[in-house]
Amino acid sequence: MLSQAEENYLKEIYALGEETEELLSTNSIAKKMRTKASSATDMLQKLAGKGLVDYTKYKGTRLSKEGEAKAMAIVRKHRLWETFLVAKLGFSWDEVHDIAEQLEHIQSKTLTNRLDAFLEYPSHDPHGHPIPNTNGKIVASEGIILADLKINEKGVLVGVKNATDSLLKYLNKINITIGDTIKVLDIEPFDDSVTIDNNAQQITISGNVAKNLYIKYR
Amino acid sequence: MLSQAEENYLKEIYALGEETEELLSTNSIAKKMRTKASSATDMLQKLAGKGLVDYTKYKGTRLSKEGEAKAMAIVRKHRLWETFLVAKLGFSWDEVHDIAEQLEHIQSKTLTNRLDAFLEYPSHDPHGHPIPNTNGKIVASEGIILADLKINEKGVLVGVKNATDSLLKYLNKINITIGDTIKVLDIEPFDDSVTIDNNAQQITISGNVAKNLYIKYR
DNA sequence: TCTTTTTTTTAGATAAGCCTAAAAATATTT
DNA sequence: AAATATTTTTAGGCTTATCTAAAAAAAAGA
Ligand SMILES: [Mn+2]
Ligand SMILES: [Mn+2]
Ligand SMILES: [Mn+2]
Ligand SMILES: [Mn+2]
Repeated sequence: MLSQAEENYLKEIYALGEETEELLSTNSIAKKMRTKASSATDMLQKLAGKGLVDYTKYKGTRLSKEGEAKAMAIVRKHRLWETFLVAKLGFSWDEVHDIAEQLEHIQSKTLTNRLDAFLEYPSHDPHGHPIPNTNGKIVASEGIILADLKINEKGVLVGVKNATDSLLKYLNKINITIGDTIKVLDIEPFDDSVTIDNNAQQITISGNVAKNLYIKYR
Repeated sequence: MLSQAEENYLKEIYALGEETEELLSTNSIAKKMRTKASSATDMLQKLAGKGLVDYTKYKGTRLSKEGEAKAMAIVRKHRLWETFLVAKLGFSWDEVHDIAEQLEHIQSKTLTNRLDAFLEYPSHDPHGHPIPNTNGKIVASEGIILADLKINEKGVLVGVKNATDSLLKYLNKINITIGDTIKVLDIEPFDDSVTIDNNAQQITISGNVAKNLYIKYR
């Protein structure tokens, strides 16, 4: 059985691995874990000893097959619990991450699967992130980003890329939520900012924000 | 913030304290925690340092006011989660303890209170144990024990005293569940065994079992 | 290429929570 | 009351996960 620390590392290594094909640097993992590089080295060597990561001294790290399976199981639990908190307990999407960070470590496959059933097998969590199935496979897609839409194209907001507190709070403030139908009115070439129409409200968002919004055409 | 180990100690010290007025021996605490007396001593000294127990070397231990408050908060979470698992996820009462043992450590007062609301403020967990309120107070009672009924008296089973795996499995086997109306048909003075009628079924249970069943007259 | 800087690893500490073995205190017998 | 047994505490070790400081390797710059 893995410790919470080991599980947290695996999950964040998985997240980093989603962003690049390259081997992950020890520094990038340490930064993600908000710890020191020496601590990360220790943990990577331990995980390598357990066959959960492929780690080569001074070269870099990636998840092994087995490590990825473990990571997906944790991601699955994290996203199911987030869904539970929002769908059943009335939390808002910017309040659930820290609690799910704890709940994702509860050990009981039966519990996870019954929770999944209780939630009626959701495909995405409240941030629009796909929920892996029992086998650790992600079947749903995350869609394309808003920044890729052209003027006059529209689609439905299905998720956010980096569900950081600040982004979620900002979206709350400007009244953008998952499910909203967003139409691109204008794109400013100078700074890639995007003016959109949402619920008959005209809003200009930065290119950075536009890159964080997943859209599904329709 | 308390560690899981500290929380587990507080909870079990509380449980032991329910059974006696006396100071608790280090040995009894060690046994309950399935650990060595030396480990218990370590922890008791730490908890004493934090003001959560009153501990006197070689004399014994009891919870302080503050320690009891912490313990009640954990008991509250444990019982609410057990209720959730049975009422919402379809677990049976003999399957939930180990999972609640983990869930009771989730840190979020908001979560606990919303779970309470979601479950519609249950007064008892699936084993018939009363659930403390937000202030750590137990309002509901546990009733009297079946062993105290006289011949021909009857009442409703509202809880079990020691919800051990073996007792719960045994009750499942002989078809006794919370809510059942039980009538005492005979009491054998030789060994205190009790013959009861439950759902038109006649069963003889040992005095030991009878002492573990909470009954509410009616 | 040879320095210099940056990254990564190693060495050595620390705190939590557990252990075993030994010592000290308390309780029980004779 | 003395001897013996039991309980409890202390001493010292181990593992996990973290840290700082120093050493080693790799990357960048002159
Ligand atoms: Mn976590
Ligand atoms: Mn999420
Ligand atoms: Mn526990
Ligand atoms: Mn219970």
